[in-house]
Amino acid sequence: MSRLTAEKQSLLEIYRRLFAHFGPQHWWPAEEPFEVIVGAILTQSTTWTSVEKAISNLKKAGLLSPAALRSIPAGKLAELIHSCGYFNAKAVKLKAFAEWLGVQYHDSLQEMFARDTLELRDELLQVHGIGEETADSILLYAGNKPVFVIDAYTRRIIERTGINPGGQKYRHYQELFMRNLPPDAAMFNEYHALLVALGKNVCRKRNPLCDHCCLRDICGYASFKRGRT
DNA sequence: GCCCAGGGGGCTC
DNA sequence: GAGCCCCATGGG
Repeated sequence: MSRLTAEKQSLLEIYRRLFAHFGPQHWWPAEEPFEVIVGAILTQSTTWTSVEKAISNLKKAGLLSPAALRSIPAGKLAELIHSCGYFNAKAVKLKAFAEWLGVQYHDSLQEMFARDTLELRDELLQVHGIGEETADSILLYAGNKPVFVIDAYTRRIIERTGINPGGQKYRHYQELFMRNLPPDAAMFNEYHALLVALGKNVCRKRNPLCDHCCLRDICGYASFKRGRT
């Protein structure tokens, strides 16, 4: 079997098992795209439960629009998003995105997502506070674009399965999924959410062995027992 | 009380 | 381009 075929089979099998084990994750199923983008920025390096409190505060304060985010002082915004950590930095990031959206797309996400996906990704990466994972989360979860999102859990899980992405960069992991899977936004959405579900449960950095992991027989079992991360 | 968890920016060499 | 530090909270 060719390497490509073996990779493809493995990635499909992982998806199949995660779905069978955890079921559908219902990530951002019917949210407003702008709210999804705000969530994607706020969830950087923090848990979703912390983000939910912050989003709720923003909603109550009527701040879930680009114009409102531009108007509020960064300090006041930081207070409202206190629960999700790095609040001063994230307040600046939210305002930077709102500013950019106004200038480039007249606050229209519809106009923004009408852009060519790869070109839009490059543009998003130029916005302060938006790196590769956040840009891809925006494209997939707010724009419904078939872009695979890579996070620390994804890297760790792939590493443990022994699949070789051909490098350690974000793009290596992303290309691994995208060259092997059909460009299906709904599936990419579900797959990433399932990897996070597994990561939160067993594939922690310092958890050497996934005794209860549904992928345990296809992970490098012995190497984890020795404490490799 | 302490250790751990998730992304991105900015600086240095 | 790699390595390092900073940004701060919440959960176990």
